[in-house]
Amino acid sequence: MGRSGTGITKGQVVGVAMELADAEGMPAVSMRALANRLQVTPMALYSRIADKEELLDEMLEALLNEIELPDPALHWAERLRLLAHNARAVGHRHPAVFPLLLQRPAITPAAHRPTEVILDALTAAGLDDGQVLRHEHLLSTWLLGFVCSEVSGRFGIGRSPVGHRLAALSKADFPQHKRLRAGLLRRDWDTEFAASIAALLNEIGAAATR
Amino acid sequence: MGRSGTGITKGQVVGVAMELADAEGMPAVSMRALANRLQVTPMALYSRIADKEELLDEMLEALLNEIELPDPALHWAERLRLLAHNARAVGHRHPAVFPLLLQRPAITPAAHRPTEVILDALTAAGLDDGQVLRHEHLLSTWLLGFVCSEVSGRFGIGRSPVGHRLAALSKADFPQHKRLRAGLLRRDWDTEFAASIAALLNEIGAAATR
DNA sequence: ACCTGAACACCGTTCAAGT
DNA sequence: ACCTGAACACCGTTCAAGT
Repeated sequence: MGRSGTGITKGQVVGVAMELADAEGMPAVSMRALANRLQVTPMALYSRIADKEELLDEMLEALLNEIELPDPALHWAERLRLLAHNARAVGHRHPAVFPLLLQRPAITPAAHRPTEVILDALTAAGLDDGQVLRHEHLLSTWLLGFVCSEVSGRFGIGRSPVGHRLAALSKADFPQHKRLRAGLLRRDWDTEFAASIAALLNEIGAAATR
Repeated sequence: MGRSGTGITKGQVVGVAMELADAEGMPAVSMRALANRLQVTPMALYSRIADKEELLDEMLEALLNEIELPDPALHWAERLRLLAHNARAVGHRHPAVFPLLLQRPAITPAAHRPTEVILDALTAAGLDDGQVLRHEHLLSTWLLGFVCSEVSGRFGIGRSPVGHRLAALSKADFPQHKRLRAGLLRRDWDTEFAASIAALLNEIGAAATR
């Protein structure tokens, strides 16, 4: 089942795919490039992996397994805060791979493990079942959206810096952008991330006593 | 500038690209397929559009311009609710194109118009400048994450229905998934979307009086 | 000025042939 | 059983040639 002498394992294929994605981005992750790195014919990969779809699923799985889960003995709010920070750290480590989380359904146990942590913490917070489900959803969606935005350019400068972009907006149509210019120019995503978690934890606390 | 007799316009290229994306998904949107639909050589496109990157940017622009903005005379909470619903509607209309919003920076005025609405509504809600910026960010990130999740499969059944997936989880490691099984099986995204907006509007209201 | 055809350097994947 | 080479049906893009 894999490591027969000269043979290449599925794990190696996925490992090289992750390295390649980290180093050169998702477009560089081709079956042919992978084979090249592994000193093998492209077709040799197809004995370990059915097709490119399965490769992407395996990369997602590897990513999910890298998310460190918080100690269950901690306070529920602290567990949520830690989980969010750990997921974000994995996103920063694998910026090209992380967005796959929002692009394809993850159906393995690895995908459900962080969700279980959130469900458990929200239950401990005192929410009823309906609220637990809704807030799990709110929290994980925000988390994925935030990290994807960070790593894939939405918050980035793109082809023009923020200052330049703001200057291109007319004062008549964008008064708020003009008014908040200073704030828009000096954003700090670490602080913003922490503040958003705090806001969401507040809302959870409020919902628990409603 | 474009429509010289037999000539094809940039707008037509982008329009066909949107149709193709809606009908067959993003992978079907190739320069060659586009040229085919327009009864033209692939290279003829390069006089209207610099390269594929610009094509994707133009598709994003078209998508953003389809988001209907709410009447500024409405109450701030109602404006935010409407904007969120309108953006989601556009996502449902163009499920393959919408995720581009989380994959590339949008730097044109069209991209800033919904943001301006949010900034204005949050200011009207009584938040101070720092809170306006943070909550704009929280709200738009959640919104993009939610709609992307819906249209690109994260909430979907993927290759196995939810019930089947839940059955694969061990009771020992996933007690909350087991406990909340009934709730997980009958989720309704319309309701969930509305409930999450309500929760976020609550948090905004609370922050305003803090 | 605009469009074309041929070409280059890539893709994922199939299939028959070799060891 | 495993790997290979050749091939098929695609990509985005360049460039010289035609009108």
